[in-house]
Amino acid sequence: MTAETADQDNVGRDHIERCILRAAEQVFSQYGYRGASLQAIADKAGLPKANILYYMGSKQALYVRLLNRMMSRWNAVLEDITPESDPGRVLSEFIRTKIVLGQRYPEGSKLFAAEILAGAPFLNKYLSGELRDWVASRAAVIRQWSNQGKMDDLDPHLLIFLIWSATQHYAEYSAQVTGILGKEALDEADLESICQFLEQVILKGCGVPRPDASPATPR
Amino acid sequence: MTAETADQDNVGRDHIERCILRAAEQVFSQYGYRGASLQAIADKAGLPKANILYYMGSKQALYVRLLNRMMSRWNAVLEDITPESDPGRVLSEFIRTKIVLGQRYPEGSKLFAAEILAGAPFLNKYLSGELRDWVASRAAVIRQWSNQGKMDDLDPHLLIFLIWSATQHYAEYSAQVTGILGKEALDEADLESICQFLEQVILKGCGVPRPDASPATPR
DNA sequence: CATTGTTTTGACCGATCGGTCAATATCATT
DNA sequence: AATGATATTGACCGATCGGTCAAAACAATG
Repeated sequence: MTAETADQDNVGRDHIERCILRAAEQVFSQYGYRGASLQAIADKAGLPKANILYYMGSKQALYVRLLNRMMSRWNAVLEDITPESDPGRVLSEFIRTKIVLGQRYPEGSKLFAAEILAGAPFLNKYLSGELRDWVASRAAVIRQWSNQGKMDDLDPHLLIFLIWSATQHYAEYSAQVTGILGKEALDEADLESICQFLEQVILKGCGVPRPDASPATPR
Repeated sequence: MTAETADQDNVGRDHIERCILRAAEQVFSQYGYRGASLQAIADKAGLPKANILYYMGSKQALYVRLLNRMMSRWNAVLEDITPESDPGRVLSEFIRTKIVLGQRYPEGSKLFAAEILAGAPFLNKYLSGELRDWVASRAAVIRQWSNQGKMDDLDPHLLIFLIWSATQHYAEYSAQVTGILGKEALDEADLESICQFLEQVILKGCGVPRPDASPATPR
């Protein structure tokens, strides 16, 4: 019914797979794993249902592949955090990056959210394993910032949760946000306002001096 | 398979309905509207499937009834906000109330979240109608607080979104939070820490003086 | 052209979906 | 005990679910 079909038969497997993944991400993110149907994915991809299974093997394999792809997209975030970093710059970049990722991959963000809502049946190992270690290492650095007096003494885990929730909100709750603000969608100016708002409130709330965007205000 | 059956045949319709609503809230919150099945709800309620339909009419009627119940639970929040109120007290109570509601009705919170994720097919009128007005009236008061110098000059809508997202996170993302913190569930002490953290960061971030819990520290 | 390997796809499978219905069971009133 | 209203529930309906399969279409090599 929708566009984005897998026409142009001269293209290779990669293109067809990307087409399927894109359609599947839309359907899974909207209806969750159980609520999504292969038929709906096939229709959106413009392919017969049997073709989806030929390329992806099974509904579950397709789903976990999408989950892994989304996790890898988030991997680059907060990579360059060190005890010597400037908390203002790092947290500010953290906020902006998460907002941008949420806008770039809205379906992927919702897919992840639906998975968590369902109790994370496919991700609980990841959450209590890799992601837990990831958070622990970042939390340790934030703890050092507090000890160095660079910011207030706060629970780093809760700070990370705060930034996660505040930023992901605009991807996962876009239906609510646009409904309340009375907009069709968020434009660039809206996103810039959101980023500045979150930076101002969260950095100030943590006792972090705002990163000086113009270190000497040349001329 | 699970407990919470509708035994005790001497009880009336009300008890059976509550039993069905409770079971349905669990199933819908976990799998979303499309992913949930009446059979699963019936099993969890300990009733035959036909009985669910006898009491609730249809899957959709049952679902919207649950949605409306959850919306009414949130209605009491931020009712007593006035331009003369103390922002610190009001925002602090707002945060605590939302956290408590999320803990009291975790399934209802997830139900709402799943509905928004799906694009709010049953709630878009409510979101752009009643809720929008609700937000607008509260935003107007917050705006007055800013003008009176009681707090920083911030977009009130974004402030409301921030508190919503930060608090609901602990209800809807409980699977992620517990997985990362390595806990089975959040206890009272955890919740108190979360409330204090959010109050401190958000109030400070808004330039709001913290409400003085002990106005004279009598003895 | 013949042959081999890869894609494509309609047809089909048992299971489950939401929903209907009629037969039965229970209950209150006479 | 008889009667009418209300609850209960197994059986069933057409539709759809995830998945299988074999026949057909296609591509590449000899």
